[in-house]
Amino acid sequence: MARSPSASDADHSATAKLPAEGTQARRFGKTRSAQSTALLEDYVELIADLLAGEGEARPTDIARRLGVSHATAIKSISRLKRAGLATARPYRGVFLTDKGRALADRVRVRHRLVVDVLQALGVPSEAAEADAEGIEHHVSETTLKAFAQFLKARG
Amino acid sequence: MARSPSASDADHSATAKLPAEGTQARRFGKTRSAQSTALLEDYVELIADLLAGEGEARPTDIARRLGVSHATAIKSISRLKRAGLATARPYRGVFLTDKGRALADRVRVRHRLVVDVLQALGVPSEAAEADAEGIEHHVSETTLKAFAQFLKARG
DNA sequence: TGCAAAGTGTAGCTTAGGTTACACTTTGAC
DNA sequence: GTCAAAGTGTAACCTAAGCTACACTTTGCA
Repeated sequence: MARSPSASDADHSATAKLPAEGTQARRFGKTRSAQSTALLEDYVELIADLLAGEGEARPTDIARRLGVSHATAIKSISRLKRAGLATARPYRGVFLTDKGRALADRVRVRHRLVVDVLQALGVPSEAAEADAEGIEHHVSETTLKAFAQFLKARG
Repeated sequence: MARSPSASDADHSATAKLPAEGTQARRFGKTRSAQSTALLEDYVELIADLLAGEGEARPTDIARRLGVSHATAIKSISRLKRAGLATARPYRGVFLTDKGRALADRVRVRHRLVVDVLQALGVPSEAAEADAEGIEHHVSETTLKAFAQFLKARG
């Protein structure tokens, strides 16, 4: 190291406490990889919804619901296939594998829990639904358990 | 439309309620664009921390804290510059613009609020810190207000 | 039965965010 | 004053996620 630290190495009191570098790096890394799973989770959840509600899940419907072009949806669906979450044959709709269904279930439960907690905290239901969409992908198992506990205790 | 709907259009009762397509599309779209701001927010927050704590914010330190290579950090810093959030001259460290500082302040307040709420809900502080890192970028103003209210009411 | 319209798939492009490899500055220390 | 090591910057590459444009299937209906 050629450059000396130009300021004290301690005293972070002005800011919200700087954890050890390793810890923080691990944290941010986890946040970023969560983002890569988030989209797949959204697709899987939506496909499960469409299959349950409409009996089939077609790329165009998926695209419309997600607000993306059908080409984007199709590309994501092939990533889903690569990840072993879905199956799809040309012009024949999209289906979930066992793994995909399991993920969809977990995602749905988690979504519900997040929305319920937000509402319990006084967030209007519309905002709760909207924010949950983004928040849910970043809620750890530990936090999920605390949420369930909180709701139970609160009755 | 050439293909008839193969199942009822109503009755989504088995799943967690499907909102109108437009609404859901808008929601997902918002979630995705939030992700594009998330990284910039992380950088700005970290740079503010480093400036306050160390007196300077250097690409290598930023990279280490975020767990990415220095090259990645440098590229992100130039995006920060493009967004008018930071300034940086070669070999001279990174600084925040007024806009960057304002964002950093908002982000820090929001982070604190999210962590506090999670802890209030019974989430262990380590998990609260970790999850907040991902969650905070998806919390709307409305939800933020509800959080503040909740904490106040709870004392 | 055939054909137009809807849906589907592919190709080619963009940006963000990440990497490794390599070259160039800075600076503390001898 | 020099020089090696640390830090910095750039280039070339990758994948994900988005887009538009265009070609190809399917299918309901005239």
